[in-house]
Amino acid sequence: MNKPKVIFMGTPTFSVPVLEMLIENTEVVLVVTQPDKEVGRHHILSPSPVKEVALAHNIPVFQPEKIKNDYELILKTPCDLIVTCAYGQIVPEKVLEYPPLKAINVHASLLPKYRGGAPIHWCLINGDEKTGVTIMYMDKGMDTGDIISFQELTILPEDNTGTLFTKLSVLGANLLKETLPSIINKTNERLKQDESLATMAPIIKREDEHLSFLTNGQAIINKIRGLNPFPLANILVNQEEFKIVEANFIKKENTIPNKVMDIKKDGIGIGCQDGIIYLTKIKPFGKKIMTVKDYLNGINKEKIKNWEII
RNA sequence: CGCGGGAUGGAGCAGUCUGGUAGCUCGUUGGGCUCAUAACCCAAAGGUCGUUGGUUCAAAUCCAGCUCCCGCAA
Repeated sequence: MNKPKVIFMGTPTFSVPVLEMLIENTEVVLVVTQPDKEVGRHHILSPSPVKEVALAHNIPVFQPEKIKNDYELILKTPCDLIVTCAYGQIVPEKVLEYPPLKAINVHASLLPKYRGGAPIHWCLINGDEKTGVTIMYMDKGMDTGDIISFQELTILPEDNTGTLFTKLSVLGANLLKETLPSIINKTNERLKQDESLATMAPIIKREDEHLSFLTNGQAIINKIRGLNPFPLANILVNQEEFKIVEANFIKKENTIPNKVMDIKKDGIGIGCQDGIIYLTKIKPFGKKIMTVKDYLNGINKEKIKNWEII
């Protein structure tokens, strides 16, 4: 049998393993990705990771500014199936209905939980014990289509958004590889999502990044993990922004939230609702990420005791 | 020409305003103490102070240009 013709739609690093798997096992006739974006302070125009892979394999790339209005090229490209993975725009129904085998999506959560743009961040912030990837048909809603297959992954205490990104993107690529034959010969499962269990995982907003010490310690640790390595949790110390990269929690009674209660050689202990959070890796304003041990080497420890934390 | 922070031995910093011997906390190496140690004591190595030019008897420090790093905003 001939290799099926596939149009791939994706943008960040997360979607790269899926694309690479498709390149190996199918004929990828077109890659659709977000337009090159001006990145950083000097507004350097940079291609998406997916675009770089596509170009390396000489696959045509299509980068509509608004796919809502600009999708004629897709309808003119013969294909059997559309595969999307973290593309970043809502795809019009006309496009989804165009291929004979329709359009499927690889999503980094166990749907119907965590529909939306930041499923990995939110499952960690909420302290879930497991997550996974789901492959499903696309419909006009946001991650609401019928489920074809899914695979669970246990979240380890040392996992953060970075490690889960890597694990889940590989898991997604492998699961799609297993599931693909059944989709092509139309023997795949097709389950409706249970709307009563649906939750949303919206893109992380600026105010979501702020860390409050008024809650319990485990919630604080979960938030730090969920925002590492991007965009990082932050606090305001004496009016300057500190980003918190890593920390650990020790349960203790009679602690005062937002007060520096203990300074160890490699950790700054800040009180929270039910114990002390020891910051172990931080990014002070204007500096690079460093261990707290390094930070303490260059600063007067008395000043830290008077930190005003917001 | 969007706004701001920064560059000083391997790491993190002070010193710059007010020019005049390169300093602190660590790390590394060697030695000592100890039942033992990531603890303590002693010693040593390690820096053209981001780069180029200017001012000066004298520049990490003052002036001008450039490079790189970081955050915000897009």
